[in-house]
Amino acid sequence: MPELPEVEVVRRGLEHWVTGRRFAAVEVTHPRATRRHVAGADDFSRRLRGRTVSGVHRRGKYLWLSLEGTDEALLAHLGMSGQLLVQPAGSPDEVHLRVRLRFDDSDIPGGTELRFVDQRTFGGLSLVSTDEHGLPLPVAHIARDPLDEQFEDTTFASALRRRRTGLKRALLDQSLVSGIGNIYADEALWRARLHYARPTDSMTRAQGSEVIASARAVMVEALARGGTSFDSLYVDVNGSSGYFERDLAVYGRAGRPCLRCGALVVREPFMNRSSFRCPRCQPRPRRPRA
DNA sequence: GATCGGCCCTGCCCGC
DNA sequence: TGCGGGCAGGGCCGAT
Repeated sequence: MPELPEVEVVRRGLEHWVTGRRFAAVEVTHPRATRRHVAGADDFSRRLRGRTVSGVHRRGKYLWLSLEGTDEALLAHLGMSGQLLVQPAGSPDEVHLRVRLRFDDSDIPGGTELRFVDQRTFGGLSLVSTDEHGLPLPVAHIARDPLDEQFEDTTFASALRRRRTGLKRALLDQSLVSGIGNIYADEALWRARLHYARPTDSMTRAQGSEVIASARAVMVEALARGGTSFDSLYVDVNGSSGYFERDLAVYGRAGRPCLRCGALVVREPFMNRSSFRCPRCQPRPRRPRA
């Protein structure tokens, strides 16, 4: 599924391909894709028409296109299986095409259109108001992500210690830090040698800083490997092809040796999903807190 | 207010 | 071969 590094790759691609272009026609082919646009799909299409993209931005896994001369933005979340594709206008529809966005130059020879494709429909698009900083209102309450220049590790470490919950649960809490999903949480915990149920209020500031630095390091490495050429036409996210998969240390590696100590990686149920850890490097705390 | 559990949705994969 | 069930997951909402 698209994680923060993949969303950043999409952002860069979109910046190259859609900035400065004006929407001419928007077709919603599956209503669930615009369910967060409360006024409905027709309103979404009508209000987007004639707007010009002035920039492409990201916070955590949220992506948005700012619109010239307005205090509104086209907000996108890719969910588990969403893709934003820049495709030749008139090329065959994808099986799971949910929204087609045509520009006023899509009809010229070699012209392209933007498509939102989403198999599992966890993602979606909406047209939303922005605050005085240009931040979409639904994103305003979300914390900065570890790749944000203004993210402060020491502030995070202090906030973490004030929480009374388990460490992984805190890492997945978007109001504390955004952009960390199940995979990167497990990888960061492994690097920091910490258990997912470690009570946050028992952690030292150094441990808090280390776990967030680890999360950032994994993401930066993934981004470096995924930073493909943005001159290519397709602004693609494909979870199944996962360029970073072969480099994961614990996620999805149950029963295989820990890359650090050789103990067999275990998989445990956690929050209706799975957690992977090394039982030797990341021992269970005396008083775990899920 | 903070924390936590359940649900949404669809395709793939495995076991019977 | 066909079918049913489990699994994947971020964000939202309601319960505690």
